[in-house]
Amino acid sequence: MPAKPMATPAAGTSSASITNVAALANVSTATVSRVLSGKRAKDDDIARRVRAAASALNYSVNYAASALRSDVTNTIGLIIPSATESLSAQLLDELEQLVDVESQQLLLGIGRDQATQTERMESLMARNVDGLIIIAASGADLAAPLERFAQQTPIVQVGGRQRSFRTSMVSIDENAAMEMTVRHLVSSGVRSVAYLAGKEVSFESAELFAMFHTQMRSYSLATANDWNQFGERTVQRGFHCAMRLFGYGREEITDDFRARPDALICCDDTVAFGAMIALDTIGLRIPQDVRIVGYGDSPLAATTMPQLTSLRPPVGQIAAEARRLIAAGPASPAHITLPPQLVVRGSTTVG
Amino acid sequence: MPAKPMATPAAGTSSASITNVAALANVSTATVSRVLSGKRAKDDDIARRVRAAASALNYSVNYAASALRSDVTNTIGLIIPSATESLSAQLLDELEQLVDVESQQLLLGIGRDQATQTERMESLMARNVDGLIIIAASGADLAAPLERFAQQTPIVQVGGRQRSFRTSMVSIDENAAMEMTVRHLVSSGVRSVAYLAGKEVSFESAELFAMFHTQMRSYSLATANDWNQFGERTVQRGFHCAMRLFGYGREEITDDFRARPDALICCDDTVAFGAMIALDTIGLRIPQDVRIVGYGDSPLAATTMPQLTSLRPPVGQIAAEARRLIAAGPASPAHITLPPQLVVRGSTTVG
DNA sequence: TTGTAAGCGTTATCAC
DNA sequence: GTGATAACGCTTACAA
Repeated sequence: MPAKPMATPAAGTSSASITNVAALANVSTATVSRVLSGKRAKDDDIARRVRAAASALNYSVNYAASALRSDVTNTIGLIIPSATESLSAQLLDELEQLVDVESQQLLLGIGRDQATQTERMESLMARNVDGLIIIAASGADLAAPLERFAQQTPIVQVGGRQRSFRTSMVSIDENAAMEMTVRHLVSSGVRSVAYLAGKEVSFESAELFAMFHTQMRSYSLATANDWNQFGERTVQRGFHCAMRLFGYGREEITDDFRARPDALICCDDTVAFGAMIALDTIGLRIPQDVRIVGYGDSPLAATTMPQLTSLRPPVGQIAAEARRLIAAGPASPAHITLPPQLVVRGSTTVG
Repeated sequence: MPAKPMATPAAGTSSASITNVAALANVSTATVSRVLSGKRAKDDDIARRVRAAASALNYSVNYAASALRSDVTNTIGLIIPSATESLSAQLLDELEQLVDVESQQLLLGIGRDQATQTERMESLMARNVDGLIIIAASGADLAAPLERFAQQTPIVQVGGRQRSFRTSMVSIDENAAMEMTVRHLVSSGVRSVAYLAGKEVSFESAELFAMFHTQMRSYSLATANDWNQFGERTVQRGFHCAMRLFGYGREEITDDFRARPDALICCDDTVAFGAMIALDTIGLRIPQDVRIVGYGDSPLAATTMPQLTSLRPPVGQIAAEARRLIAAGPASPAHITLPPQLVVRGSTTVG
């Protein structure tokens, strides 16, 4: 059975090109392109022949050639401050799964500051990514490059404060988070609450702090100025704060009940871990004497004793929305806010 | 001043192509290509003119066209089990910095099992990555695809056991890790040690377990079969193990000194955290009564009290070696082993 | 050293 | 709906 001219460049190696497939299927390269890219509805004999030939030759499109001609790279750019940061890592995992479904791939840029992130944006744009997803570094002002590139490709900003009418934004509804946290505590009998806030980008923290006080008032809960404070997201900080708040031990708590909160809201699981250690040291029981809520639902939250109630960022939804907004194109920017999920565990419920 | 024909497509937008630059600099596109890609040594007037024109037009090469013609994509593929896994995340951060220096970019694939990882390898290879770096998922056997693709592009495997003569491998010298850990403990007066090993891929753990015993013998240290065990890498596990080992409290320790180890080697920082909590609960002091060493140098290790001595994986070196091996091409596979760094903190030293 | 021109593999356009 | 053909923007023989 003599092969047609040009039919086979060692069938099985990956170096087959569209002309080989076309020759083997006895159609033109144009038809092959149309069939394989789904631009041709029918599933007739021709379509089957093309697909058969393609798989026989182990053919896959040359992305470079395709991108050159069609300006579609099937590549999504993702810029994050660091892969070791929890939200970024989770988003990476979720996004990778989603984009793979559409046989797209993630091109990664990592930058901890404004300058580096801007540079990465430029690099990725130079590669003609089909979309850009960005978690801005803490304190970075990316307004200018965002504005500039938004005209060329859809951009989705995840979290952060900087609003732009050209780029989309998907963020966590921190106010809802605070509301559901307080509501949960109230429903389990809490009367007074302390808040160990995060200190970083001040505006965001300040807003949350205000929301905390709003919730305190609306549920008629007690709090005190010197209970609440801004600070780092470390175990150490949680430990010190809890020691300061509860340091006198159990006996004295009963003497002066109102001088101590019966619940602690922490800006981060790590802070909660520290507080748990401190309470354990002091001899106060969780949740009987003090209830604790963390933030982030770190993997370690399920391994403490008791397990830590925590707010889980809606990363799956964030990824899905980001994906959707990019598919929608640069013309229709939207701002979306998603509430986290309160994962209730032993640190706020008895039994 | 009439522009030369073809000179400017709205100078400033990014749609400038090499022909525009050539026209503006009054040279051929070939020369522009040579100058900008560094294939032309001299820094004469021509070179300057070309660079000036390029920057005036805000020109950057079209990667798709470049890749199509030259088969170099300036793209490195990276496959990891999950971005939320510590080693993967750190490697991501380190690699991204390194490849950026050569204006390459990372194309990411994430897969937790053999099937997914194999599929991601195929996707990335289909994109003609210039190299592939892989952290194999626990228990995944990638021998077949590795062997297959190693002929087309340089591949570096990070960690793991599967050896191949076609692919390079960079891994952590766990035996050296065990050796330096024990040596450090000995130098601080420890006489008996318990080892809380990791349980996963059994072969690796078993080898380390053997190395532990070798070190015990060579330093004449005491250990007991029921002190050491395999298990999960969780806080909970560390807590339970330590309670089991030390549960009787301080008084009894002094009664039956040799029945308790005076140091704990943990397969993971999380296990060490759990053990620290347990010891605190029991009333034993770290490091005076028990010394503890973790593994992984997690960010939390520096926030415990006392801070945790831990082994830091040589991620920076791993990234650099991987990068180098990929630059070297597929023809020269090498197997490299790098020792971790022992970060000594308060959990093993007084003061 | 420089310019000319031929591709790289694909998709879009245009006839049919 | 299909096939011929012209781009897409770049790199690299080859010729000058």
